[in-house]
Formats: sequence, structure tokens, C-alpha cells
Amino acid sequence: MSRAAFPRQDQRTLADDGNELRFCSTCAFSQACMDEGMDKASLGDLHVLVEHVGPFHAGEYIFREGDPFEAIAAVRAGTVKTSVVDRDGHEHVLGFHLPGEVIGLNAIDGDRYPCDAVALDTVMLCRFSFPKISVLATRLPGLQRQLFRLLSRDIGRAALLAGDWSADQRMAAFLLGVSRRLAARGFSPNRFQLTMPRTDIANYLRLAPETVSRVLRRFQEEGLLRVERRELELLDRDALDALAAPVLRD
Amino acid sequence: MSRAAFPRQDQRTLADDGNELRFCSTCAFSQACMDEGMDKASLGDLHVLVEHVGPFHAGEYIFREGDPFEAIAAVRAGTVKTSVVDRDGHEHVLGFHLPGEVIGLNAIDGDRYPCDAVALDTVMLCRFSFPKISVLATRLPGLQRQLFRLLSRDIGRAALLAGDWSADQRMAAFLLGVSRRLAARGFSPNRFQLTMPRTDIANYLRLAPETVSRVLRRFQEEGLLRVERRELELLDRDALDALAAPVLRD
DNA sequence: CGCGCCCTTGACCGGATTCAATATGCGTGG
DNA sequence: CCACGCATATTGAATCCGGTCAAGGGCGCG
Repeated sequence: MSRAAFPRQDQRTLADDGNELRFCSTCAFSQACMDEGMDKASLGDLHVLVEHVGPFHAGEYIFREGDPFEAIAAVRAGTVKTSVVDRDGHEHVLGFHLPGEVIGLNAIDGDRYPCDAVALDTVMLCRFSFPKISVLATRLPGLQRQLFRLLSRDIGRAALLAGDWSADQRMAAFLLGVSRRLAARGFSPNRFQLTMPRTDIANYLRLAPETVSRVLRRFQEEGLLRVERRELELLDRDALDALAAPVLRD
Repeated sequence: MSRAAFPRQDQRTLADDGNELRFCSTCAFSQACMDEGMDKASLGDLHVLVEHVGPFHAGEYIFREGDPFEAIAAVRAGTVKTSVVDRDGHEHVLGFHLPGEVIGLNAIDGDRYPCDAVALDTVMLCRFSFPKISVLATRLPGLQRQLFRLLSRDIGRAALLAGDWSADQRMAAFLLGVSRRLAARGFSPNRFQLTMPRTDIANYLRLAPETVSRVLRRFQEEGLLRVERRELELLDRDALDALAAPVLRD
């Protein structure tokens, strides 16, 4: 179980190619750090730590539970699923990570990854060596604040799973969540792909796959959305918002 | 909403009375710090920060959501309920805090308490000024470690609410949890009081109050326990353990 | 073409909620 | 002391939501 995480196929480091800096500025991570008021010199320090890795193809593991924790990574393209397997062999999906989002943060208090991360489609990553970034964080309050914020945001997202919400509420909250996160990165908020299979959505929402199917069909009958296989279009945001409100608020 | 938290009625500071030090060493907090290997001098520093406050009577608020975060506190006697009220006015019980346990920790990343804390019976507290304790923590790694450990423990306890456990499993896990926590402070693990009303238990476990009643009655019929009003006796720990196992493990 | 995977759909079942009625304690005031 | 009122608990009956089981459909790929 001590295989190296983030295998380095096709990696290109920033040091090799100045153009990469501009390209990597699409990373949510760097952007957020700038929003936090980090100056350009600090941002330069940060970018030196970056490696671009990938592509990973659907089904490929990015890291596995128990792998030594060496780096966090920002998703540049594609979708990453994180999950754990309990002692009975059942998978529990922890979350989906869209372009611009960071994986590996929940390993921050240990020296091993506490979950699996697997690509759902073709995934490109920006890899940040964690030892280096944490040293840097001691010098840069803005960076540290950003790390803590990302951490607490992940924790807060668990509200979707806690609470005894109905299948409709869970599904509405999930779809709106994906929509908003995509919109925050410049993608269309109303038309997008569900890159994960129904079974993963169901597992994540703690529903049966059949229930996911039925809820989506009913939402479509009621004119809330249009869905065909993994293609999705949100038609009535207000209605979905109303459903999801108690889940997402407070 | 800017009323002062932890009103100081009946408070006696350590500085006023040397005897209080011995008494307060019953606080879980200090004990845990000693377990962490803190030396006596450091423990002395810690005890100087302590104020004994109380009593609070059943129904009295210890702090309210939005109050400025000034202190954490260890419960010396009684039970404290923490909860939030959503925008629809519905209460959500976050947890119950038994003697030896710490309240206020979840305010640690903000400057306001994020929840209400209310006494369920007659409550006595040890109050620790947070600004002072956090300064102290920078000097004492053992103290800092203890703070983080308490934090993560609280987060982990949410496992009881997540997951789609049956009413029986939730109830068994809840009862065993209370039993173990009481036992850890020297109380009888098999005979104790449920100091909270059924509605609060139900709310916490996300069940209907009627379901709580029925499950307890059935547990009694099956010989797992004896319950009369709020008096409880666990009779078949093994059976309860078996029920609670999947909830508490992993 | 045929196999496998993912998704859908229907019928049925069961656990938990909901609604409604009743019981039990406890404090208050007559 | 008892009567009363209120909050808390219990119990029963009806209902509903979501899970399970089983079958069938669409699509990609060898």
C-alpha cells in the first residue's frame, strides 16, 4: 500500500516553461489566494511549487487510502470522486471535486490520505507539494487563511448528508450545489454534465439508485429540469432553490 | 443580542481561594492536559485562568448564538444542551455535554458562539478565558494538542447523525455513548438519569418523539434495559453493543 | 451480434412519521 | 388538601416515503 501518489506521467513543472504560469492561474487555488490579498511576489513563490500532472482517465486512482500524504492538488479539468471503503467492503462516497477545487486537504492532520480519489472522466491536476506549501504558509498569512477556509468549507458541505432531508431536498441541494460550483468557475450554471454514475450520486446522497432515477424523472415531469442520461438542464431554479433551502441554509 | 455570556453570579476565582485548585482538578480539561504530559508548572498556569461559575438552573441559557466568544468552559456538574434554531424557527439539537466535557469549542474559528447552550438541570462550570488560554497554548504544545483533540472528537461524534441508521441503532448508540462518557468520569455506567426530555433526544437523533418512546419500550420488553420516566438502567450491554456497533465503528 | 454496464420502471414491503387520543407528574392557586 | 392546568410521555391507527426485489431497455464495445 505504499505506492506513490500522483504518478508523474506527463508532468511539466513551472520551472521548465514560463507559459505554464499564466495557464495555471486558472487554478482556483491561486485565484483564491489573490482574492485573499496575497501580493505578486508571494504568488510567485506559490507557483514555483506547482506541477501539472495528468491526464488521469476514468476509473484511474489519483491516490488511495493509506498512501503517504505528499501533496494536495487543484482539479484543472474533469471530476474527481473521493470515497472510503468500510470494513464490510461497502463504498461510501465522500464528495465530488469539480474543476477549480482542491483534493487531499482532509489528509492535512495526518501523514496518510484518509480516502481514495479516483477520476470519473479525464482529469488534469495542479499538484502542490504539501511540505513546501506548509512551510510557505508560515510566512504568508493569506495562504494559511486560504487553507483553513478551504478546510472548513469541506466540513460544512457535510450538512447535505446529516439532517433527515427528503430525497427531493437532497437531490435539489446536490444539483444546485454542482451548478453553483461550476458557475463559480465560469461554466454554464443551467446546462452541464453529471459526470458521475447514478450509483455514485445515490451513494453520496445516501439514497438507493432507483430513488435517484425516480426523483429525477419526477423533477422532469414537474418541469424543474430536463435530464437525458448524464446531460442535465435546470429549468426552474426557483423551485429547486425552494426545495434545497432548508438543506443549504443555516 | 450582545448580552454577556457566562454571567458571573456566584463566581469564585482561583486567585481568591487556594482550595479551588484541588476542586477544579476534577475538571476533565485539566486532567486530560495532564494525561498529555503537561508538567505541573504549566498546569499551574492553566489553573490561574479558571473561574468557577454557576449554578445555572434548568432552562437557563449559558450562552446564545451570536454572543461574543470569550471563553470555553468545562462542565463540572449537570448537563448542557447545545442547539441552533433555523430560519423556520425549528430547533436542531447539536449535542449534550456531560460532566467533564467542554462547551464552546465550536466557536474557536469565529468571534461569536455559533449555537445556544442551555442548562438541562442544575449546572456548574469551570470557565476558561479563551484569549488567555490561546496565548498560553502557543507556549504549551501539550495544551494545543489537547484543544485540537477535543475539537476533532466533537466533529467525529457527528457520525451518529450522518449515515442512515435505524431508530434502534441510533438509540443504542446514544445510550451507550452517554453511559461510556459518564463512566469515564466515575459515574455508574449502568444506572443513570436521562437528564433531557424525550423531545430533545428525538430531535438530536432525528427521530420523532413517539419513536423514542416506542424504541425504549421495546428495548425494555426485550430485556435490554429498564426505563421509568428519566431513570435508566442498562441490563444487556452486549445486545446494545451489537446494535450500536455499525454506528460507532469506522 | 451478443455481452455487460448503466439506467429505468413497476410491484411490494417495512420502518418511521403523523395524527389523534390518553395518561402521568408536577407546580400553582383556590 | 384537592382541583386544575400545563408540559411531558405513552399508545394506537393510518399513512407515506424510500428501500428492496425483479424485470426490462438502451447503449457501447469486443
